[in-house]
Order: sequence, then C-alpha cells, then structure tokens
Amino acid sequence: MSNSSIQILEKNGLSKTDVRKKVLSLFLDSSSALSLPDIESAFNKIDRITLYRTLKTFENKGIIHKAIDGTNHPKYAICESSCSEHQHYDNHAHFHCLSCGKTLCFDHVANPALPEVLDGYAIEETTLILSGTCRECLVG
Amino acid sequence: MSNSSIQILEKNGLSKTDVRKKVLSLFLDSSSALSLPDIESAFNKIDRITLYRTLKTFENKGIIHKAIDGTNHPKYAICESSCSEHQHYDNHAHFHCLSCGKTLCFDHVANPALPEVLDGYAIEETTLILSGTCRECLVG
DNA sequence: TCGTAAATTGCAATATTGTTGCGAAATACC
DNA sequence: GGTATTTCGCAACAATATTGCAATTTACGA
Repeated sequence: MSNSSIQILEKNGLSKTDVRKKVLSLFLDSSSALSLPDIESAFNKIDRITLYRTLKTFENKGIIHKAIDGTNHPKYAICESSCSEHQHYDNHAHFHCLSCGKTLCFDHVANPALPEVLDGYAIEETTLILSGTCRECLVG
Repeated sequence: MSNSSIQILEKNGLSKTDVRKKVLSLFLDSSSALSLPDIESAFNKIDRITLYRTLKTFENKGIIHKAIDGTNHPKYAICESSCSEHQHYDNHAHFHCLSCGKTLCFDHVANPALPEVLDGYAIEETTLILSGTCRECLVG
C-alpha cells in the first residue's frame, strides 16, 4: 500500500479508511482504467455497495474520472493532479482494446476542440474514444 | 405505420412481423436516438425480451446502430442506407443533451480520422461524443 | 386458400448491475 | 482514552439484461 494514497486522501480531506486506501492504491498501481468488477475481484472480500460509494466519493473529489469507452460499463482512472472537487481537467481520449477489453487513458491525445455553438446546439464538452488493439494484444 | 419499414424488412430478408414493423416505424419517425425504455413506453404493451432481440437483429443487419453518448445506457438510431449486415458506415458524431437527455446523430460531424497505428496501438475506430444543450432546450 | 415447416414471440426463471436505509464498526479529534 | 461523526457492510429492493421453451405467427408451396 503506497504512501501516496494516504497523501491523496489527506489532501482531499477524506478519512483514511482501509477501503479507500486499498482502492486508491489499486488505481495508482494500475496502468488501465478499472471497472467495479475489476476492483471487486482484485480483493478477496470487499463490499460492492461500499465500492460504489467510494468511487462516487473519489469522483466528486476529483481523484478519479470516468473513462468513457463505449462499452456501457463505467470505468474509472486516476485524474490529472490538477483536478479538484470543483473541476475535472481530464480532457484526453481513452483507448479501448477490443481484444482484451482494457481501457487506457491517452493523455497525449486531446479531445477535439469544437465551436461553443454548432447549428444552434451549445457544445459544452467533447469526448473521444479510440478503439482497436492494444500493444500487448498485438504482440500477443 | 409507414410503408418504408416494410421495404426495409424485405430488403434485409427479415419476416414482416408486427413488432418489427412497429419498432422500425418508430425509429423512422423519431428525430433522436431511442433507448429500450423509450421504445417500451411508446407502445402500450410490448415485451421487453422481444425488444432486446429485435434490436439485436436490426443492429446485426445494419438497420440501426448504437449511438454512444456516454450515459452507459445503449441507444439506437436508424443507419445510413449504405450500412449492411457486413459493415456499418455510421461514421458520425452523436450529440447528447445534458438537459433533456436526448441523443441525436450529427451526420454532418465526422468522427476524427487518426493514424492506423498510434504509439504501437492499432486504431480501428474513433467515436466522438458531443454533449451540451440542444436547440429545443436552449429556447425552452 | 389451406396446411405445414420455420421463425418469432411472450412468458417464466434467473443473472447482473445499481440504489437506499440502517445498525455496527471504524475514524477523527478533543 | 472517550465521544461525535463518518464510513462500512448487510438486507432489501429496483432496474437492466439473458436464456430456455412452449405457443403463436409468418412464409411459402401445394
């Protein structure tokens, strides 16, 4: 259990409970976005309901963000350090591997910028999903 | 019940059942993408399981396509006429209204083109979601 | 138009995913 | 160390999705 998970909890004014420390460590150690079942199966015994609430708390605080990958199953990943309770700045694309199912943050690919108004529609946010085959699966 | 729904069924070699004709008409008449509950509530009595299967059949045949809008709830819309059982060509963005929840096809906004390989990842498809406030809600 | 084979529908049962309330336990803090 | 507050974990429940199977409907040749 890394030290930084405790630091993150402190920084965000969250109490340092076992569940939070464990889940946060998992995110810090993981290179891909995690779904609720992913997290559940990473521990031998963890309450699903607590997990829902923990993820919601983390998301509200700007510690993790939803990684939209088009699968209709929410996944989460650690946020940029600039994210806060008040605003997320995770303006990057996510890559979804159709072979292994993993979803990764592509921090180096920004979501496209669009005019604020398009055909009378107010565009507040853009989300870009890339899908294909990841490096590991290509090497296979 | 429009005539074209029957034509579409014939073109795709599907038997012309009541459910299929009704659901297809609804799609043809609708300006926005439809979720399963949307369709369910449009008719006074329709079996949910049949609906799941009908949508899957239509999707496989290239009659409708999933409109990914980041909500984790699948929605569907009528495909381009060029779509077939073998290949979908619906390469456009979808707009999701955060106010009324409706999702629309933005046929005039193409999904971004990306290199086939990026950092060792094979990109097979890109998906673009625009979210904001739709025309109707802005006026509203 | 009728009869039969094949496909589709709708019900039952079940699995999966997500939510709410509340008492028990853990944490924060004096 | 003791107490107020927060969090956890169980129970119950709601919503969403899937599978098997018998009954109905459709397609189609006679």
